[in-house]
Amino acid sequence: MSYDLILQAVEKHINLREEEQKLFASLLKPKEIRRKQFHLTEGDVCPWSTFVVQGCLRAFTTDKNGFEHVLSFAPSGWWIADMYSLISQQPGHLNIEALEDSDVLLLSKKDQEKLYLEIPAFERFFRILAENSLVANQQRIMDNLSLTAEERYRKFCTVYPTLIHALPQKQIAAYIGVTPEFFSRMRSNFLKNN
Amino acid sequence: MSYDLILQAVEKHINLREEEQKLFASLLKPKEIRRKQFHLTEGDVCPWSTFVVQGCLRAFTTDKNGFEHVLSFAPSGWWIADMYSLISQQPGHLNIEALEDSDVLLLSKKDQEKLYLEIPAFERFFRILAENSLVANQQRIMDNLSLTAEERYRKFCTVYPTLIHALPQKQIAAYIGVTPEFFSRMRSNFLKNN
DNA sequence: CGCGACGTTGATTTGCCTCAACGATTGTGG
DNA sequence: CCACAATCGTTGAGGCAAATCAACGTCGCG
Repeated sequence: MSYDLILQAVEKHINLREEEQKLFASLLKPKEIRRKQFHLTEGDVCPWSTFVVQGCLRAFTTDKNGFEHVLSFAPSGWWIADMYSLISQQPGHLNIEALEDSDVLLLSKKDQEKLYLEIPAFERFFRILAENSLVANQQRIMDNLSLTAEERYRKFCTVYPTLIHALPQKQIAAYIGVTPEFFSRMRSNFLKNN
Repeated sequence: MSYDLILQAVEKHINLREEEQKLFASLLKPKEIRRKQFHLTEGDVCPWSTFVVQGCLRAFTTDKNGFEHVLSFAPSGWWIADMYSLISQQPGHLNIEALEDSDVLLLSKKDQEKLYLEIPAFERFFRILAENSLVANQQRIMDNLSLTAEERYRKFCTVYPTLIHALPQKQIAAYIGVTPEFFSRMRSNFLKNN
C-alpha cells in the first residue's frame, strides 16, 4: 500500500525530514476492510486512529429503537476513530463499518503517543486536525438547531458533492437526521423545484 | 485578577516550570465583561481565546427568523472562542455575550502561536483541549439525532447540574433546541412525573 | 431464479412550533 | 421609592414538519 496520500495529508500542516517520514510510516499498519465489514464495534475500546487510503468508512450508533445515526463518513484522505474511546480508553458507543472495500492505515494509540515524544511536530499536526474537526462539528450542531431538513440536505450537497453520488440515500438520511422515507420525498421535491 | 484557576486548568494536562508560568501569565490580558455585554459580535474576526475566571458567557447565533441558538456556555474554568474565526481569521458567525458580570483572561492568537514556539507543551495542552471539546460536540450531535427533546433535557440536567439553576430557561431551551414555550411544558411534565 | 436490501409512495399520527394572552419578576428612570 | 416598561415563564388553541406504518417495484447478488 502507498504512503503517499497520508504523507501528503500530514505535510499539509507540518514539515518532516526524510527519516521522520520513515519513522512515521514504520508505525502505520495497513489493513483491508471489505464492504459491510465492521472495523470497530460498540463496546470495544478503540485501539487506533484510522486513515482511509482508498474506499469509505462510516461511524454510527444504533439507538434503543434500532435506528442508526451516522456521526461521520470517512472517504479516502480522511481520519476516523471513536475519539471518546480512543482518548479515555473506555468502551465506546460507536460502530465503524466499511461502506465499500477499503484500504486503511492504523496508528495505534501507543504509537501515536510515541510519535508525540519523538517528533513533537505531530503534537501540532493532531492539534490542527482536532481543531478543524471541532469546527466542522460545531457547524453541524448549529445547522441541526437552525435549519430545516431540506436546508441541511442542500448544504450537505454543496459541502460533500462527491459523497452524494457515492453513498446510499439511507446513509445520507441517517447523517442529516431524517427517516429514509422522508428523505426520499424531500429529494423528489428538490428535483422538481430544481 | 487571580491566575490560580487558569494555571490549575493548564497544569491538569501539562507541567510548567515557574518561569514558564510567568511567561504564560504575562501573555494573558484580564478583562471584565458586564452582564448582557457582547464580548464578540458576528462578523468580527475572533482575535483571542477567552478563559472564564468568574461568571458565565455564552456563544450563540441568530438565525434568519431572529431566533437564537446556543452553541456553548462557558462558566468559570472554561474556555470559549469562535473557533472557526480564530483558526481561519475570517469573519465569524458567532456572538459571545456575558450572562452575568464576568472576569475573563484573553490570550491573543498571536500570543498563542508564540506560546507554541516558546513552550511546546502548550501545543499538547491545546491539542488535548480541542480533543475533549470534539468528543463533547460529537456526543451532542448524536444526542440531537437520537434523543427526544425531553431526553436531551434530562441529559442536560445530569451533565450540567450546576448550570440548570444558574441559567434562564430560555437559554437552556436555545441550547437543547426547543422553543421556550415547549421547554416550559416539558419541564412541568418532568416535575409531575418526577 | 428467488431473496433481501433499497427506494418510492400513500395514509395517518405526533412531537414540537406558532401565535396569542396573561401573571410574575426585574430593572430603570423620574 | 414608586410607576412603568421590559423580560421572563406559563398556559391554551391550532398548525405543520417530519415520523410512523404499510404496501409495492426494483435491483444486485448468492
